[in-house]
Amino acid sequence: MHDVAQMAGVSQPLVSQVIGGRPSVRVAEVTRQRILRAAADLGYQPNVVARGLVQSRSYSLGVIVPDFANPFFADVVDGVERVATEEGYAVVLCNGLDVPAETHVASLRARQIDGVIIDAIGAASLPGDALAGLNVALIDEPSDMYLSVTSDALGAGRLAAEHLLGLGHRVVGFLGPASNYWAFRTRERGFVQTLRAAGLRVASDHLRRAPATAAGGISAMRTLLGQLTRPTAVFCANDLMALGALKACLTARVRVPEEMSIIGCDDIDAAQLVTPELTTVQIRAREMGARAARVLIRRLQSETKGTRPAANSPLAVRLMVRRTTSVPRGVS
Amino acid sequence: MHDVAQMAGVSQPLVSQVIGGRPSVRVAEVTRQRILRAAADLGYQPNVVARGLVQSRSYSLGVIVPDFANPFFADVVDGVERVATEEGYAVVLCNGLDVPAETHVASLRARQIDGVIIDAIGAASLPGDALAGLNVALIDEPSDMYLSVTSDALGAGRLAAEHLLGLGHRVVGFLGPASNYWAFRTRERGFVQTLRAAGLRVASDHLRRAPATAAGGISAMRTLLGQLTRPTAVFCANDLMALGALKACLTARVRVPEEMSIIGCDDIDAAQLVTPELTTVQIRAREMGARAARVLIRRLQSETKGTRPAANSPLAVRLMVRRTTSVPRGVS
DNA sequence: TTGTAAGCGTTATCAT
DNA sequence: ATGATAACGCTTACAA
Repeated sequence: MHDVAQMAGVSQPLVSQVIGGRPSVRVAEVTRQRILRAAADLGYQPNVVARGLVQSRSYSLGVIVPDFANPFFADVVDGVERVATEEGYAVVLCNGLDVPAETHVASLRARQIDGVIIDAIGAASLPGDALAGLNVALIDEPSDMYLSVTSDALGAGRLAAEHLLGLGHRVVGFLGPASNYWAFRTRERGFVQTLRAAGLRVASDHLRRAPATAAGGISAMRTLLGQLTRPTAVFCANDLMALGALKACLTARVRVPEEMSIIGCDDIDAAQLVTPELTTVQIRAREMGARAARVLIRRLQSETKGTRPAANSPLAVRLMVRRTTSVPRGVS
Repeated sequence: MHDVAQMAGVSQPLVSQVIGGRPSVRVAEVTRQRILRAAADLGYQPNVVARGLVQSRSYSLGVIVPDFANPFFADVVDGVERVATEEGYAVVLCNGLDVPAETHVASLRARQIDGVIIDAIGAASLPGDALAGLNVALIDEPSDMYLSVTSDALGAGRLAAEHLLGLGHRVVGFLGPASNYWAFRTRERGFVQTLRAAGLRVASDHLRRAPATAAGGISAMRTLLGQLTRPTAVFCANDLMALGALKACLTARVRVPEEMSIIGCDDIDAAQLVTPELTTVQIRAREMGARAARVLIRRLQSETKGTRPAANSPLAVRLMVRRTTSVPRGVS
C-alpha cells in the first residue's frame, strides 16, 4: 500500500481510503483513478489480516459440524460456504468429534473469527463460557441466547408417522441414536406423538438405539429382524440409518417395502441412488447452512444493534414418497 | 498480553517470549511460572492474527475442491482437516465451480494463507501467476512446480480392466467425463491401455462422456442401453457415475451383474449401501488429503530449505470386488 | 480534498 | 535474565 501511495504520489492512508474505503467518497475523482491504476499496475492485494488487526475482525466465519462423512453436514457446509463467499467471508472448517468442540472454539477465537456456526454439537452442553462473547448461530438447536436456524423437526416426525398410518401400518418401529441432538430427539417426539394421537405406540422392542450412521442402521435393523415380533414399518432418525436398515433387510432377504416399510429423514442424494429408492422426509440442508450464514452475517453487519435473536420460522420439511414404503402385507 | 505482563510485574515482550516462545528458554523459571499463572488467571488467549501480522503467517491452510456434493471430496477435506488441526493449522474451505478458482486463490492470498491444497481444479490451467509465490500442494495432478500427492490412477484403470478381462468380458464400455482432470484421464488411459494389450478396444459407441455425477452416470447408461449393441461391462470414471449407471440398469430392468457388469472408482461409502454392492477400485481419499496436508506443512516448517518437491510415490489403489461384476452372460 | 500521527496485539532485535 | 524499541500492514481520527 505504501508503494502504491508513492507511485500515485499520495499518502498511504489515502490509498487505504480509496481501496477499502466506505462509500464516504471524500476523494477527488482524478486522484482516485490515479490510485486505482497504481494499485492495478503494482498488482496490489490488500492484506486482510492487517485490516483485521485494526478492526478486530477477520472477515471469516467458523463452522463446526460433527461428521463430514455424513453428506447432510457436507451440504450444510456447502450452503454456508456459498453465502459466505458471496459476502466476502472465508469459511474456517472444524470437523467435530475427535477434537472436543471447545478446542475448536478456542482455535477459532484465537483467529478472531467474526462468527461461528454450530451444527449438531450440542452447544448447550459446552462449558458455560466457551461461547461467551462470540457471535454464534446454531443450526437445529433452538436457543434464546444465540441466533438459531431450525428445521421443522417435529413436523418431520409427524409427516413420517402420518404417512405410515395412512398406509395402514399399525405396528411401527423407530431407529435412532441415543444422542441429545435436538433434531433427532424432536423428530422422534413428533413421530411418537402422532402415533399416540392415533392410539398407537412404539413397543420397546421396536425402538432401537444405535449411532446415526449406516452401520448403526444395519445393526439396529438386524436386531429388529431377529426378534419374535417385527414391526411392519420403521422410521429412521436420518437417511444414513435408513439406508443401513434397507441394506440389512435386503441382505436378510426381507422384502422392502412388502414385508418392511422404511422411511428416513434428510433426503440426502444417496436416497435416490439405492433401489428401491428411499422414502424420506426432506430437510433442506444446504438451505439451512445458507440461512445460518445469512443471519449471522446480517448480525455482524448491524453489530451491537438488535441484540435480540430474530425468531426465524423453522424451515419447512416435505415428505418424499418413493419406493421403500407401501401398505403393510396382508392389507389390501 | 499487556495486562498479563502488568499482573506478573514484567514487560510485555517477556510475556510473549514465555507464551509463544521458542525453546530458547532464556527466562528464569520463577518468572516463567508467575507469567503463566497470570495468563491463566486472566484467561488470556493469544491473538493469532496479530502474531500472523508480524510473522507474515496465518497458521491456516486453504483447500480448494470442485464439488462438495461428491463424498470423495468431502473425504479429502476431512483428511486435510484432521492433520491440519493436529498441527495447529486452521482450514479455510473453498468449494469450486461457481466461483472461478482464481477468485478463491485471491481471497486466500489476501488472508495470508500459509499454503493451499488444490484438488481436481486443474491448477495447470489457471492463469500463470495465480499461484505465484504460494505454497501449494496439488492432489491428483502431477507437477514439477508444486508439491503433489497422487493416487495410482493408471493402476486403477488397469485393475478395473484386468478384473473385467479376467471374468471373461470382451465387449466393454467406459463412462467418464470430458474433463481434463488428471485422475479421470489417467484412469481412462490405464483402462484402455490394458484392454489394448489384450487385443481389445472400447467401441466409440461404448465410450460415453457425461459429467462425473450420478445424473451423468444415469444418462450415459441410458444411452448405452438404448443402443443396438451393448457392452457386457462398463468401467465408470468414479463411483457416483457407477451408482448412476447401476440405477439406470435396475430402472430399465437390466440385471446387474448378469446382463451388465459395472465397476466404479473411489470406493465412497455409498458403494456399500446400494444393492447389489458396487465393485470398485478404492482410492483412499482421506489419506490423500492427509498426505497433502502433511507434505505442505512440512514444507512450511522447513521454509525455503529444499525447494525441490520431494517425489511422493503414488498412493496404492485396491480392487474391491463386490457384487456388480460377474462373468458375462453366456460364459460359463 | 489530503496528509499526519497514533495504534491494533504481536514478535524480534537489541541493549542493558 | 530482562526490558525498551521498532516493526508488521493497515484503519481512523484529526489536522492542514
